[in-house]
Amino acid sequence: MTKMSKKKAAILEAATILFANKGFADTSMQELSSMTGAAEGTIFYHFKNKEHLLLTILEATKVRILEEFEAHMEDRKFGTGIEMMEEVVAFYLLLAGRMEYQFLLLHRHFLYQFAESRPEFRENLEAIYNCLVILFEQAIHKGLEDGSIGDVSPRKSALIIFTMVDGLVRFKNFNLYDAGALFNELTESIRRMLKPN
Amino acid sequence: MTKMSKKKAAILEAATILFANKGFADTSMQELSSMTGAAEGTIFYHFKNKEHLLLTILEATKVRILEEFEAHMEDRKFGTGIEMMEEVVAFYLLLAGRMEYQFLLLHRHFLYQFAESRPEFRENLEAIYNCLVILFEQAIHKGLEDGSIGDVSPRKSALIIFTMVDGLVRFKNFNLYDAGALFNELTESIRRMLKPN
DNA sequence: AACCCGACTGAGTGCTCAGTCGGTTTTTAT
DNA sequence: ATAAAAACCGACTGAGCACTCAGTCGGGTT
Repeated sequence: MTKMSKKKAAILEAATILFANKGFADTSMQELSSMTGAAEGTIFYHFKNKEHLLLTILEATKVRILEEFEAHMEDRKFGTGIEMMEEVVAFYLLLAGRMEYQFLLLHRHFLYQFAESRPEFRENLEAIYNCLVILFEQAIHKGLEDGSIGDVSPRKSALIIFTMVDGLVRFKNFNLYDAGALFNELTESIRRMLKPN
Repeated sequence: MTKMSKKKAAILEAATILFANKGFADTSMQELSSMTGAAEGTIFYHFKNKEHLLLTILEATKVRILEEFEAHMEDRKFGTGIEMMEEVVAFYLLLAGRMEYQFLLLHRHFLYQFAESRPEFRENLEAIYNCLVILFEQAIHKGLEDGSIGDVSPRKSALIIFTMVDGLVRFKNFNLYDAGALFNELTESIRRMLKPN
């Protein structure tokens, strides 16, 4: 992260929280201004419009997630494929807690609406999802080789597991059930799903 | 459904699609008016405000989903618990296709924001989710008795399976992957997850 | 001292929006 | 046939919105 004016950083931080909690359309620049102490004009000095502000946040989120996973996976040796899978899932859940607002943002529908017409949005979203799905897929491949995972389609199973993990995080954010209590059950379910024989 | 004026029905139908596709804040009454041929005044004659229109749609969605499941489950005998589970999952996916816009709407975040401050919204959402989770739970209980399902916690597994199924439907709606192709894999995964031994 | 420049300001602008209202048409009941 | 009720209309309103712009300010550089 190159150095950045205090105000600009404050705007990015507050906007992340507001967009995640209230949505894009329901967040006004006035609100953002009073929350950060920056004048409205300052926001438009740093970001040419509201949409560009959102894009900047999405880009930062992508960079952060890819970096975190890269750093975590680097020079780490996994015994078996199934162990790697459990490790990746656990780290995903950990990260979803640490980057609560960014993950909340990633679950908001308006991002995917932008993605339909703006390639810049779609590219960032795809980069994030690909990074994750590919990690799941690698774990399955490894497991198929060392015998710790039974006969499954790597790509498809990776996607299924991704929807499980991601769905649980989303559920937790929606506050309808105590989804946090299901993290252990999730790991257990995945293990059973992939068990050989 | 008691009889209802043509215009009112048209407004409800168009609003469901617009709220599902574009969101609540991004759908204007002007748009809704021109799409239905009903004057703006007419919309407010039938619904006291925009929020009440959304609530009416949510209520109709709840009623429809509960009715569909009740009708489907009625006087149907399932051989085993695992068969019942597969049946419920398959019907959920079928219904998500038939009621595409309502399910899309159920995945939009703004509903859950309303739910945080308006009990009427929360009650409808809980009714829908409870209906589904309870069906999954019943299938697991049945499977535990007849031995077609291995030793798992019924409530927790029901929630996990629900997040899987619901997550896949949501993924399909987001258009990032061809999630529709994963329906078979989903059933297979659930079977492995619940298999005894 | 003169200058320059990036960061910042906040009143102003034009526009869109949810919701209103006075009136007209259509349906229903008698 | 008639009156009452229900459905419908669309111009209007005021609030809130994203975004603009002319100008201030402080810390380098020459």
